[in-house]
Amino acid sequence: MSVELSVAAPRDCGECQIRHRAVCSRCDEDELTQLDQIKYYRSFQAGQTVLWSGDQMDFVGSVVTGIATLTQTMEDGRTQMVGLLLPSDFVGRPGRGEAPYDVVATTDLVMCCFRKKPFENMMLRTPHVAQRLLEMTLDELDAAREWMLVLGRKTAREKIASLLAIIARRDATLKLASLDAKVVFDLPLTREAMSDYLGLTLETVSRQISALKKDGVIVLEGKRHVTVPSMERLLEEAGDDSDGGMVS
Amino acid sequence: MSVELSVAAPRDCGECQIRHRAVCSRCDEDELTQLDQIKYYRSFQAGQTVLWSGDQMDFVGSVVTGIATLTQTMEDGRTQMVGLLLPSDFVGRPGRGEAPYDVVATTDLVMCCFRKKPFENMMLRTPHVAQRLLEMTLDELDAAREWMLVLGRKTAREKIASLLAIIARRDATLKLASLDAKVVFDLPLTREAMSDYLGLTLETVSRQISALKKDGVIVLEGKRHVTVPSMERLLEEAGDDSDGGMVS
DNA sequence: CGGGGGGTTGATCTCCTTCAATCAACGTGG
DNA sequence: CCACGTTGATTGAAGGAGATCAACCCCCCG
Repeated sequence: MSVELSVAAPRDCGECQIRHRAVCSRCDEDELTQLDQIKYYRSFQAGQTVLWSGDQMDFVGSVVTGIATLTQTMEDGRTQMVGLLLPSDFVGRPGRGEAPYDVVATTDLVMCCFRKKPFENMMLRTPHVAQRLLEMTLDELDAAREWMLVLGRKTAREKIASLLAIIARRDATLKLASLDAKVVFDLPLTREAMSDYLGLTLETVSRQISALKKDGVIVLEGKRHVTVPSMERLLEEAGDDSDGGMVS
Repeated sequence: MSVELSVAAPRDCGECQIRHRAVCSRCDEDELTQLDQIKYYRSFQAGQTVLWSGDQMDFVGSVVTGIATLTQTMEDGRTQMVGLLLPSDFVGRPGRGEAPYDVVATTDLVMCCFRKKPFENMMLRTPHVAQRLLEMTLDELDAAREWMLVLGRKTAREKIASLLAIIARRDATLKLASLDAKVVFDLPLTREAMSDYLGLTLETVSRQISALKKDGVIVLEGKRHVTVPSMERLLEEAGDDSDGGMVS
């Protein structure tokens, strides 16, 4: 546990995969040079904890590759995922010292980290970083509110369908594929992680996935490989507007 | 329905109640003068809808007095509250045209509105507004994530206790009262609004409030006036760390 | 071969929903 | 001033969706 891998080979921002979506997306050449001086890469193994709730945070940063989760835990062990971090997503809050949530790598993970203090100074000097961060935070807030509807009001079946729809949608946009045709992707989460995401038990997750499979809403090969024959059907099952009630 | 009250008497920013907490809290004299030129006040009656989901939003603004809610509704009528807006809280998203949620006044409400386009321009020119808005948005995101734990993992009794704790805490800080002594406040929400907040039915809310009352966790006078003899006890019931696991 | 992690399935239980009756407070018009 | 309707709230009885407890499977890996 907690064995950090060797640092990944630093890359040039110019050829960075997440360059156009991350906090740095608005930066000009000069600003990138400044960021370059305070940045470093870190890698984590699948299952490794990036940050414990309550830990001192000496850095902030972006997910470059892989997936991480934010989770909250109650004293008796109940846990709720409160964030799902995909490539280009930002970790950490400028201006706060302690991590409020556990950050865990669910797959192998590479992060582009910035030392916190210099990053905060830069935010004050150049508006481009702060502007982009505001935009990203507002997007996250929207996602969190969508998620609240799922947690508070949807049935187990609808919750699963909603999660599948979110993953399918993301995957499709990433691949620039159409949502009209059938969508194929791999689940990046275990049944247990899904249950933490949706406020269910892993048994219920398993049962509902089986049910959706039996009803032909999804096709499964193995445990993780999913095909969605009709995205429209899936969205119906999720209880969403068929014409896409999602926010931008 | 939808009858707007006469506009409240405009006030000077200098004597504004929410001046030190709202989006404008970082602004200097000059910036306040600029804001003054694009601002206007609007009043709403309790129960009135400020904004319908999907509506064009031509303004953003701050709650000055009163309480408003953000709610999402599914086609079949299930609703989930996703935001509780108290004085100084901000409504609207710069850069977006359509309202993503219903905004409803639950009490009589006064808002300090800014015309959207000029406000967006101002955000680009002066960093103080954008900085404060980022801070506020990050706080809201934290609150949303706390809320997600409540919705996803807490029992009905814990949910009620959590909501009461949140309101008690806010009230205490507003009045600068200590949390050690007993806390007294009025519930700003109906049973139904509480159920929408917590992802429960109003019957369950009613039952659990009765139960907490019977067990001496709270004392009720009438339906709305609440006394909390021991804040520590209430937090235990909420499933929270007794030493206050809340984020700043 | 043994062991463990991830997953599925079954039986039972329970907490919350659902449906429904009742109540108190309030306003309104006859 | 009282009957009536309305709105918010409480309480009861019944049913169900999902949790809990438990057995078992599959597959990979040491």
